[in-house]
Amino acid sequence: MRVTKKIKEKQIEILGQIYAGAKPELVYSNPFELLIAVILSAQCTDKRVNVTTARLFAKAPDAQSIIDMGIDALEQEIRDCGLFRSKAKNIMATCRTLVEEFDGEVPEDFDTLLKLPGVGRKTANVVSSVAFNRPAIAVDTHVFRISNRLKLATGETPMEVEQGLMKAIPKEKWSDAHHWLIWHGRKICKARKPLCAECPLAEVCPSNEMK
DNA sequence: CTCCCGATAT
DNA sequence: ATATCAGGAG
Repeated sequence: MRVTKKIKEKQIEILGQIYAGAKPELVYSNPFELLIAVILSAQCTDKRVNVTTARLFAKAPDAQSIIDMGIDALEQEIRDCGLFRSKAKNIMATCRTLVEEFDGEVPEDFDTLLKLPGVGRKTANVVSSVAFNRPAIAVDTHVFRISNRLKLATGETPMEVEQGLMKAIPKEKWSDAHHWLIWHGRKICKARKPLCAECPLAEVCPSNEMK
């Protein structure tokens, strides 16, 4: 199947219909909590992150109190999320930066977010989009996989896919579409065993194994 | 490119 | 047993 612009529009239309109202599964109550939750979510399920952050924020609700608890305690607190040593190190360094340079607040500027330790392009885009309501498309493992399978946007790197998606999707839908793709990746177009037989996008998917 | 890493699904 | 989970740093 050749995926024309027309077909991409149809893919986006269907995604918007089935995943209308999709929002993050991560639980957070302010930009700081979202930032920490997203850092923790690398190679970890959101469900597990939510259990961890609920416990963590009850003890340390802001940057200064995380600094105060110390690196060893932080490591133990987030252990269940995996990659815990590097995550603890990055969270600690990020909290110091927030306190020292931004009065304990999370900066809104994308490039400033990117400079925070442990914050890469994907995390910066999520915070920018979700916490500060700016149009952005964070390309995580799901968005990357689904975009390539649909050929909605193709590329070897998340950056390439991100740029392809920005061309294929109107700007006002960027943030929503980002969530549509994630939900589709979780519910239907799974990494290991995609459920093509029950996929509403089967007709417009070049990777569909059925028919 | 490799390494970090526990929990979970298959 | 193994692949995968809202990645990022060196």
